Amino acid sequence: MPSTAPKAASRPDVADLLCFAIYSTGHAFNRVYKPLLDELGLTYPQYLVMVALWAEDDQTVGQIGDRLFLESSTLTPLLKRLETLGFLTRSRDPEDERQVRLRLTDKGSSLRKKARDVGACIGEATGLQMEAAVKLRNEITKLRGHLMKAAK
Amino acid sequence: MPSTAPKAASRPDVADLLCFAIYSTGHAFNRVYKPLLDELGLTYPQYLVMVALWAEDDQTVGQIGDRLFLESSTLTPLLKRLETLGFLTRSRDPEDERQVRLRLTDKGSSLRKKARDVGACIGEATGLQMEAAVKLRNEITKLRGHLMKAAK
DNA sequence: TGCGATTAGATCGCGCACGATCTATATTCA
DNA sequence: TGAATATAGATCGTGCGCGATCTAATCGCA
Repeated sequence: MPSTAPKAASRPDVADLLCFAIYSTGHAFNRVYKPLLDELGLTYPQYLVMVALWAEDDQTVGQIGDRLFLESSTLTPLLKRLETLGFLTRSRDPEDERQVRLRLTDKGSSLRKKARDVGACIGEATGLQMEAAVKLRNEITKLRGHLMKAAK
Repeated sequence: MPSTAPKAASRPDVADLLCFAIYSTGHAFNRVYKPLLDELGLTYPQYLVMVALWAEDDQTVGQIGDRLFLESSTLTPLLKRLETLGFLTRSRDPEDERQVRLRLTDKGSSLRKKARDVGACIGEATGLQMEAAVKLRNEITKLRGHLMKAAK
């Protein structure tokens, strides 16, 4: 059975698809974030990496990848850009030379303060109360779980 | 106020963010779609354009852009690829030479039959009943409306 | 101990996605 | 009518995002 229902007997359009709602809302989030993150000199994926490191410093590339569901082929160049920007350092773990450890620089840590209002601005832009936002987030996260199980 | 709530007094992580739920679920959808669309020779954005044209043939680049919320800088190369693949034709409208009209070829039209089960497979992968999927889609679409208003 | 298998990142090619800018056509209205 | 303006796409540069592949380090186990 289809994931969404067309309004009438006509052919389904993109607007009927749940996947398109997700897809286009992701872009919409990006457009709201852009001017805010431009102030910080970050792109949205870079911002996510910084949030992950602000939550817990000194993680490996693999750990960040697990949290953000991204491959090393995506992360490596992104992390090099963050390193060039001076927000973090990348260095091989002496205990296991295969791993690369990511550590915030002072500049990277202090950026957190400047990023304070970003979350607030985004929260406002959603037009949702905190409770509704949490509820929606949980439903979408559950959906993601199903999809990831389906994709093996 | 923040759009999401951290579980405790610790620093918020990416998993707490509504935007990240959307972002990562979009990727998860893509991973489920990939093997199905590979059969058709389409990428996911290309598939969306085809869905839009199956719903209504002979649209302009601008109309497709309005429906998918994409810029011409994204669509022009994508549409050229669909043209090269033989699924549609691009031609200037004689009534208004600024516009480019997109028309399905026979190959493009008949692809619709082959794409029939894709929707069903995706529906299953969501783990949602039709009703729940529609409800969630509507909530996310509403969220997109708020975000787009905020991004002016 | 040493060799095959596994793991962690890095590299490469391709296709989005967008902002900035350019060209060509169409519209407006002085 | 003709010059200023507006509109529709196209082009270009940058940064994801991923599959496929590569390299180097570690592990497993005979």
